[in-house]
Amino acid sequence: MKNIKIHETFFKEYSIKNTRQRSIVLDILDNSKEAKTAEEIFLLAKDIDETISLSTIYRTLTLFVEKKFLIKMSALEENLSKYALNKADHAHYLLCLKCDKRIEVGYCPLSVYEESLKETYNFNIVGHKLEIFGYCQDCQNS
Amino acid sequence: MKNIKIHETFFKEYSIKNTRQRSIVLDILDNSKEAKTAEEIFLLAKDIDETISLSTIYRTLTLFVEKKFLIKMSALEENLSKYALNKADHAHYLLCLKCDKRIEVGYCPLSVYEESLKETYNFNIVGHKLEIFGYCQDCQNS
DNA sequence: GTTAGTGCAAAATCTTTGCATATTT
DNA sequence: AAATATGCAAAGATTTTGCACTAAC
Repeated sequence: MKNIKIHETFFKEYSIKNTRQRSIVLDILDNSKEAKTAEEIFLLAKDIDETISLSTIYRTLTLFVEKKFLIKMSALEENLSKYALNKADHAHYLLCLKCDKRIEVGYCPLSVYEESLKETYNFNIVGHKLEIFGYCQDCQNS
Repeated sequence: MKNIKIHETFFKEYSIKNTRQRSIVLDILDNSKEAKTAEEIFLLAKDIDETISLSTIYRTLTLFVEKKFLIKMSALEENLSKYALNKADHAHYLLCLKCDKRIEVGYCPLSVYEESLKETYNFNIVGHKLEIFGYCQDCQNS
């Protein structure tokens, strides 16, 4: 069993127990450039701790998604879910057309979409810009 | 068995055989405001033709996705795929940073994402703008 | 008439759950 | 010590496939 970084403070912030398995999964996600499937995460986790089980991976991923720091998305072509950390440096905004309020949305749903665009169009994607407009809660009521 | 609209010309355009089952599925999708799961489409299809099978639904959806006029996406919270027609009025572009070429991308991956934003932020979404930049095939080679 | 599509049932794949044991607080 | 998480194996759900039959071109 390899040593892994302990994410004690991080887990405390989200009021979840700090277990070895959760640290392993968080570590893997944190070191992933691309979104990963549960199976991929499981295989990487086994390199660190041979005894980890797939159900723990699923339970951990579900927990992280509930806590909203992990994003679950679909791999467009296959019937698989992929997971990626909701990194702070990748925010989008909801823009209210009435009061001009900006609401930050933590996560970005485009990673997997970009992968598929790369393949389909042979386009080397550097970045994207996403703006979503509509009416905020307050302005809907007035 | 109800009468359904026949999409002969449409299917001819995409070089696929015009079958009753495919017309039913296309009709259902065309009349759907929201993306639908295979199961939902199956149940609606059974109202029109009691004998239609779930495997035909899956095979038809897979075909339509291959032909690129149907978009497959994930229902973020559940482990399900949803399908929605790639309507012409909803294109995005890949913008080349070197030669300023614009490449139209037919489909839009944001429908399901928007649904989830509506719920999370109680934000009434009217529209969005998505721009993707990078380098086109030609400019990568030079 | 030939080629391709369909329905059914069975298989494959992905995900969740029950329960006894182990770990965390 | 109490509460929660884990591993295993079994179950559940969704999707795919083989094959005989049927429909489309």
